[in-house]
Amino acid sequence: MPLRARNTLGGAKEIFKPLKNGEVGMYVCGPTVYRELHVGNFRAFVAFDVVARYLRSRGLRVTKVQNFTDVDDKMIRACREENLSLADLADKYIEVYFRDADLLGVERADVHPRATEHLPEIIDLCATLLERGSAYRVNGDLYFAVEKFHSYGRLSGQTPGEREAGARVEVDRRKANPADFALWKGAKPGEPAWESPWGPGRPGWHIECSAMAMKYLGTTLDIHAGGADLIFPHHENEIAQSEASTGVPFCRCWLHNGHLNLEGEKMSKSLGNVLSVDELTKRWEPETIRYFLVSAHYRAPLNYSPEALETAGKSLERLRGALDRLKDLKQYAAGKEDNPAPAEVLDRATRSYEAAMEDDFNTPAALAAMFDLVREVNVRVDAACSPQLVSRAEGTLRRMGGILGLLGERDRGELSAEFAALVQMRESARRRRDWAEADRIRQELAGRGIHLEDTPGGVRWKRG
RNA sequence: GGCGGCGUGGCCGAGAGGCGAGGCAAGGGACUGCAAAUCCCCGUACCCCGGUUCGAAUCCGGGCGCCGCCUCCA
Repeated sequence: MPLRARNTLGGAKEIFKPLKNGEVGMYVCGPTVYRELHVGNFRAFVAFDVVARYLRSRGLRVTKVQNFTDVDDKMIRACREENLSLADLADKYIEVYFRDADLLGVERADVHPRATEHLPEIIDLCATLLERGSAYRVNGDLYFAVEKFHSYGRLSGQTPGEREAGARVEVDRRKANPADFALWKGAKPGEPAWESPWGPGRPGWHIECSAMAMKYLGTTLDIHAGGADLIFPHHENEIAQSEASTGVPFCRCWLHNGHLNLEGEKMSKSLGNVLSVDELTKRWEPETIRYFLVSAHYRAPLNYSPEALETAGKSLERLRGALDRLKDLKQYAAGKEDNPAPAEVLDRATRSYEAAMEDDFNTPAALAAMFDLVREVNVRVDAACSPQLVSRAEGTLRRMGGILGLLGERDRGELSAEFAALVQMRESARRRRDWAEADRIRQELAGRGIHLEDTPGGVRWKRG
């Protein structure tokens, strides 16, 4: 079955086929590292982490690049406020980024390039644009001439002429056209600067992504992803710069995620309505947060609320419960006969999971497939099936969870000898019908984080 | 003003012309010493108004409401 993805460029769901057979070059717009990120930022990183994991699970070799923007106005301002050098500030918040990314199970990209480490590439790109007449100089600044790029606006539907009507920004008089944007900004006193053929300065915002993406992934990317707020002007400008310099399509498939809202409004640093991963993990498990993030389709808006996180935690527990049960079942399954029905259930669940993911990475539908499997597992939990089948079920559930970055951590582990002995004591108490003693032991274990469930198939336990 | 998106049962959230995804909650039942878990049953939902169609939540037209982008932004 073909994988289909909604391409922002054109707006249609298209069959996804990488340029080179079996290999995918993927670029994700990373954060500006001038402060701690918020969960809204991480929605994007989690969403595209799922995309990369899924692509890999289909056997594609994915090269994922995610940058760190480590020089811009906000960085410079934050340096002054924190009294840190640009590099130290970046180091500090890159570390914070990785701390949170690790908590949420966002895998490392293959390359995490930094803008300040790619000045030669950026300057080269600027020079090419200048040579080709796509850019012009104004004193120490370099601007991209939008009217020279005929398909400008194809991604966002924003064309330079249309924008003027409602322009709220004061037009920089030095630009030839109000829609032109800076490729290079001449140094101002006290600002970090690098040497260039046009004098000291620093790169404009958009140019770094073009330069780094093309350096690591070639002139045509398979996937370029980021938040919906980046469509215009950032990604529009990236296309213009890159294609004006190479003459070939910059990217075949553009993926954009919807925003995380707080009380109906986009969570954003400038609005100040942000929640950090750090704050959230004081109240919820990281995996619960991740579950919440993948419980809606990546392109749809998603509203944060404590209730939503609460629900996510319970739903995740249901998934985990089934997995634990399967593990217990392995002990009882030895020597049992195979039953064809459950095998079919596994195949059916796998098929609907795949179908969901192939349809534009539909994670909520994929979760539904997992819950369908979970119900079947729970129904059959004490029925006859072979150990092989039980293992297969466990593997299937784990694989499904793994692609979403779920069901990984919090392995229940083994019951310590001490606890196992207590469980045995309670079992004999129950056989004596000494309920008081049985309940006492159960309470004691609960106090120490071990919860028991009496079932027809025997005692089960879980941590919690 | 321009561009884009959204409006589904108590809540969340898929679907996109024809047997009412899935999760959470509520109710009923089974199981059970208790607890927990689990299972079964239980909902005639698609913002409004027109239209197309044998049939529309899904397509078309017109409204209303909300959000995003057009300025830094995942």
